[in-house]
Amino acid sequence: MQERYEPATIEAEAQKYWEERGCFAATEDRSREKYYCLSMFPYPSGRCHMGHVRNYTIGDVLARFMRMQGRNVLQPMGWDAFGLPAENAAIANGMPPAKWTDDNIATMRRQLKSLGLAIDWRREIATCRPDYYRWNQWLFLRMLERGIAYRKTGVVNWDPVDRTVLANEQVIDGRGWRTGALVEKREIPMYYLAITRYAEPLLEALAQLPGWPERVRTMQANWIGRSEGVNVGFPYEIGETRGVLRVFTTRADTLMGVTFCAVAAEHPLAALAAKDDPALAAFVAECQRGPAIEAELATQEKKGMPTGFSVRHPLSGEAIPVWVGNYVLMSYGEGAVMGVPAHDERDFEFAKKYGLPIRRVIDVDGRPYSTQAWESWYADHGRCVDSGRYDGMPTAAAVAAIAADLARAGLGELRTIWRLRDWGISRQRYWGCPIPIIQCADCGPVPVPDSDLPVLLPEELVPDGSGNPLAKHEAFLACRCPRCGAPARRETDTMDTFVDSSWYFLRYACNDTAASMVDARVDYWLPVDQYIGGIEHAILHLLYSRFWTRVMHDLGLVSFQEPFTNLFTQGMVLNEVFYRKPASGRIEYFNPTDVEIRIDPDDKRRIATLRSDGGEVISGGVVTMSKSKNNGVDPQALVEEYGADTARLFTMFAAPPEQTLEWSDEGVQGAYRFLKRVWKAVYDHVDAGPVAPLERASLEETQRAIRRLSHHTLAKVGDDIGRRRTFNTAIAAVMELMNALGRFEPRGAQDRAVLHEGLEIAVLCLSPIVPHLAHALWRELGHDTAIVDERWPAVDAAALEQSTVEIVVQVNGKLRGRVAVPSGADADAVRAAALADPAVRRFVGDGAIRKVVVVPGKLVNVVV
RNA sequence: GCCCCGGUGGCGAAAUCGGUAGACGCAACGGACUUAAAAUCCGUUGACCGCAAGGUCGUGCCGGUUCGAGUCCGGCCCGGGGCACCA
Repeated sequence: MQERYEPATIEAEAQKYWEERGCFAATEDRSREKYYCLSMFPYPSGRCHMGHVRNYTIGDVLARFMRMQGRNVLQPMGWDAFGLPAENAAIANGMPPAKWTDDNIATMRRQLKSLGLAIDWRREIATCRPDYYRWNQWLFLRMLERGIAYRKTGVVNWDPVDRTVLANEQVIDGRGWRTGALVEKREIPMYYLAITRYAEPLLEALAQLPGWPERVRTMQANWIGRSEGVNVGFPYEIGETRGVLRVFTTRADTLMGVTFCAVAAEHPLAALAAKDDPALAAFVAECQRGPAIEAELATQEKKGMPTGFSVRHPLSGEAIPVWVGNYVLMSYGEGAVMGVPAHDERDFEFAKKYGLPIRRVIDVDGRPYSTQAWESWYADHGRCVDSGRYDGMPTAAAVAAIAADLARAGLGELRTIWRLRDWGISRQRYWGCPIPIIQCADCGPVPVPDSDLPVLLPEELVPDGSGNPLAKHEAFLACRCPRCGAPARRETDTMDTFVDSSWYFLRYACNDTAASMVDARVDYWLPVDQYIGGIEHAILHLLYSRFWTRVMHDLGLVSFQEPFTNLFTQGMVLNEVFYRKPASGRIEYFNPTDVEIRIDPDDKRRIATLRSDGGEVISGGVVTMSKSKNNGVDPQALVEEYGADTARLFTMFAAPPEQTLEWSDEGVQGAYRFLKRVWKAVYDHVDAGPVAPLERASLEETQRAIRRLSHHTLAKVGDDIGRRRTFNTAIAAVMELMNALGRFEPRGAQDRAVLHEGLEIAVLCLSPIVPHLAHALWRELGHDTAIVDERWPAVDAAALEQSTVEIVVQVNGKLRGRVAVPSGADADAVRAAALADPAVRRFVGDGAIRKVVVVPGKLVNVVV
């Protein structure tokens, strides 16, 4: 056996072994229990980053572990290959997005392969290939037939200089990223998918997903946002026009406290009022220019302006002024709200600002109410006061009574509304899946017939930033109307890339079929047994995938409704970000590897300087690794210097996988050192010659102690990987075992036998995490078989047995002593032993013992 | 602003069901080996008091429940993720 640990050699050998034997080729086998282990596929951005390493190592550890449990494991990989960065790269270097994407896929495939992942590469897919995206188009047409896909207008960011639609990411402080022009909002026709039709089942089914993290289910439930409330009508007569202003409220019990109504800038009443009021028209225009992003909308200053119109209170008949408010969302509810300043914080703020009356109508436990300043309990539930016949009613009763009265007057009814909005999938971009529609002057938008699919995306175009190049590409545009045969134009919008990622996990099961979107193999492999990906996908991607799967289920294409049985959300990988901001011009970011940190001896201040010029740079804190912040760490350098096993071990050990991982260069060294120690331990053991069979029945106590620890570690690692998914503690346990084996100096044959067993257990435990090292060491330990085909060993329960256990003794909850008692001793014996302990007696003193709490096998607490 | 998550030594973290706070690792310091360095190995390391035995304090802050709270409850502060066209 080679004395030195040389990762480059053993990793190449192990990977060659797996590759030549097709170890990870997965085939359908009804006689075996399948395990579909899926990591979110990467966007081929150029090179792998540490987030990928973390994601795919977690998946690989589970895939390899489940394989050792005897499961028929499928672990596939593919590319989320359409998207904006490819177009940005094209603008920057004049290369077609297809070429850039293909190059990136080749690079990243090579990088992923160097990590030694147990992937069935025969099943690889890329969403930019026609044999994949044609099925996006095909299913879109099925949705169109059923009205699940439909056309309506939507709002986009418009750069007036480049005459192009911008993504939210391309809007910086309200200006276009390239031109700096003030971005405008524009209404254009788009295609939507009616995910709201599935709001209820998507919400209800969350309860049937026990394998999902609670926090993700909570986030999705909040996102879908079911609200039970009352739709209230405020009738009005404005000039000749008679109508009813409709608002939705979950707090109909506060209806008697309404002192104003507010409508969104896009609301018809706002438009009507603005017609004859230039100041209001200007305000409406200002609101419409304002931010399109909810986060910005919610943090902007709340502003309003009166329309001059009044509506009638549906119960009291009182005149209620109508305002336009920049905080009212047209997309939620009715695009109008009733203002109850006394019991809604936002309305309170608005009323204070504009001098509107505040009328208190809810009493909470008789607490004194003041209109001076808002208190959070003002919004609590209570009983109606100053509300006429509703006085004294608690919330539920008041809501029911008011809803009934409104219904009688024809001005309201109980209603359920959802926060969830339909999914707009049209993108005015080139590098995406073409929407299979033809625009005919006479027939309007006409679906492309199935026989003409796929609508191929031309791959040689180079966008220049001035809009979608498809719109200037005659060969793509020119076509005939499938309905009337007249010359027509092809739709140039492409689909949101979330469409691509909403069903890719199905295609892995049958990526070789050209005849259909999916086939029967899907029902063997799916649903995914374990899905692993970043927490940043907790809502959108996962909800869209759940929706898409349900649509496919309802079309009879798949037999299941939920695609992912178990979900694991890994934390983000963070790193410090360094930058300089020149007096004029764009912020420049510097990679942390180019920055040196030292501590100023005088004021203990951290000083960061750029290695290249010695000048100071500013630290922007610790944030997600990203290209735009230039704070990524290149895993390839790590693999080249230390090997894939060190990279894998470090990312699994440095933090629990669900939490954020803060990058540090130190610690990689530690991981490497540990692997060298494991290698050395096996080397020393093998070097000492052959090993006699273990004689379990006649071992000495020191030998039994080693066996106890070995099997305890085996049990713990199995539990940590298989149930808890805490790979960091599994590794720590193996480290402890290795430390103990290292201290153990074998003197006789049985010492060596016990050590041999311990080393085998350590190598088996590590094999899902550092498979190359384990592959090599397993052979050195005398096996002809490959460790990748080994089963996870059973724990020897007899080895775990212990004659005595240590019991901790507390006095008044403070640790005061320890006593050893026979394992299995009853409570009275433990209590007696604890009270007899000298240290305990000293602390108990002469005081009377009030109580003794005995926790069997653990602890005694004496209360005096 | 809203929704979700987190905060424990110099640092990453552990404590799985309310029961020994700091396992494991990094860094630092001391020592061994070496002509020297690297590598490796051994030891020390939460704070404070004490010669020591030992004691007191300590899990972001304030309060509560409990024999016992890092863990449960209420209120706050700070950090991260998401907010629908980044993926």
